[in-house]
Amino acid sequence: MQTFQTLLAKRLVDALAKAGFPNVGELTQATDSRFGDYQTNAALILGKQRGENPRDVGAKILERLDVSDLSESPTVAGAGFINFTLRADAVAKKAAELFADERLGVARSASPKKIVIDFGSPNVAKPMHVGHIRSTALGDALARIATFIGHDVIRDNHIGDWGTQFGMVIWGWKNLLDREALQRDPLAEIVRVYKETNARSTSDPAVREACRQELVKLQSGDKENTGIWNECVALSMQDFEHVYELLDIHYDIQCGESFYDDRLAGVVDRLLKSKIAEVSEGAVVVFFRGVPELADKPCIIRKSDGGFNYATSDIATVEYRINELTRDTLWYVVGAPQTLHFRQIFEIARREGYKADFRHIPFGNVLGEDRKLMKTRSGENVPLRQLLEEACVRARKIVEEKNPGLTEAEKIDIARTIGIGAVKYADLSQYRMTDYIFSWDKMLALQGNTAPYLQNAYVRIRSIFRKAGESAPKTDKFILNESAEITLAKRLCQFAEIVPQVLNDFRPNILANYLFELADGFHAFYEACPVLRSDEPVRGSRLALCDLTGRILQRGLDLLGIKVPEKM
RNA sequence: GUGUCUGUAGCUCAACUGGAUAGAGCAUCUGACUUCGGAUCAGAAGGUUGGGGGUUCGAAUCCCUCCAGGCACGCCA
Repeated sequence: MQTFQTLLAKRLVDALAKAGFPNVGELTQATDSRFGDYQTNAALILGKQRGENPRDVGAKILERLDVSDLSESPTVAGAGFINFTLRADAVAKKAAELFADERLGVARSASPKKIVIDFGSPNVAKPMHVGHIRSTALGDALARIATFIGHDVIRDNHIGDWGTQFGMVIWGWKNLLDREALQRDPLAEIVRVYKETNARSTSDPAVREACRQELVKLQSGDKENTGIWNECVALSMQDFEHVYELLDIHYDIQCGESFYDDRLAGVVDRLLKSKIAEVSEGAVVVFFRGVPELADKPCIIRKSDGGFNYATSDIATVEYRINELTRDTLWYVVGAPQTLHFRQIFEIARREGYKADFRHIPFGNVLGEDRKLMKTRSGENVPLRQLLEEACVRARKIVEEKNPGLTEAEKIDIARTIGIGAVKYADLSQYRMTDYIFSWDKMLALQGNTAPYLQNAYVRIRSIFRKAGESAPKTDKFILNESAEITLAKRLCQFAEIVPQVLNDFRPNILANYLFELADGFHAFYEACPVLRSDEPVRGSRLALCDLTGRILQRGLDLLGIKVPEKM
């Protein structure tokens, strides 16, 4: 199925060819409803190229442009835009097509990619905290959207399970561990031990040296230390899994840093042999002398003490993903502070001859109401698990207030759908680069651009069908007379145009914004157009509009990783 | 110092690869209810897009410069 945008764009290309013009400009959704539904700037560009009046050029294009089955007569407006207003019957026809389409009009990609998405990436021996919500929710949403569009996606959790912090964890485990506390809350005890060891090692050089020794033993395969490490990883993973379960986010593979450990020496040898890397001050380093922004920012791939660092392991990761996972597209959903690191890694990969499409997808911070990095009162990171549980508790209170008649099981389920949805939506509905201020009241509000508002629009639709005693409409014949009906139907047709746009620059907020406008359009329709009280065939048409709206809300939210309740 | 990101209504945020008179939501003010869930709708008011230059038919968007803030910049990850 083709969208109005692609249909009109094709007609425009034809008209340009017939008029002897080159194919220039673009056809987009109108920037303002005053200008109709779609617009093209082709005449503006041609006018400039040819030194003619753009409005005259526009008139020439219109002579060759046949869109009479889709649009009212297009007009030349303003400086030379050509504007299109869809015909109501064309919209009705398209709505019927959408109605019959499980994909709701969204086309599969003509050139499917083989993508690996690296997102989430918590560290072992540290609890997941609010900072992880962005990478995790964003990466999951991108994975869902890319999959729906038809790409082949592998979700990879690149867990921080190897590195210098394990010297401290192991020393702490041997010297400070409280076994009872470990039984009660394993991760909390590991974290306590890690923190205390960290504090001691900064003040006591002997402890620092002992930690270093433990790390060396671990890395050379010492049995006891490997055992402790295994246990720490397993306990941390259990905690992560609990959070992923709450979030309904799941991975295809979880290849952490340790997975690449035995490849690191080979990476360094190879880069030295190919002269991409060189020895400098005892370390193995890659310089980027030809790249101005990186010229004074070398990348160390082996420390002077012989140890490897995260750059080494990320290079090994690139190699694995391309060669063994046979990926041609690598997405890294990792915070903005690591921008330089990824530029270096991607540059090295290019020098090694890897042709894949590398994308670092950076994002900003979550701030507290005080506009500083979100922390607890005592200055600690806010554990993600605790935050998600609080979201459910707060959502539960709202449900209790609004709809006390629900059963206990329903309340639990709905509170979770709303609470988790609110947290994810607050994140995804904003441009990823801007820091955002975390506010329970705003994200759980029932009005405004929030998950509960969208979920409520869906609930109202379901309520109509419950009242009608029908689970689905009986007709797919759309009769669009009222302006609220036409506006809503046009909005429904735009879903298929919006979804692929998200991946242009990895902006789920575009989809979130669309869904908000859709819900808004539905409410306006709901106000102006009685459904169950109207006579056939209008009643059936309006039920079909409700159904289609509900399905798009549900699917759109699903692409963001958010569920919808039947009641709330 | 170098690089990079951010700066838009009182507040929280949009504006896809440059498009027309910069849009929403909160909050404020005016209206509409024996409502298919008012958990709503209709409307008003609110702006020198941090400042200043430049590029062009056209700039929040691109270039230069300055201001404010964040982050990163060989041996943590």
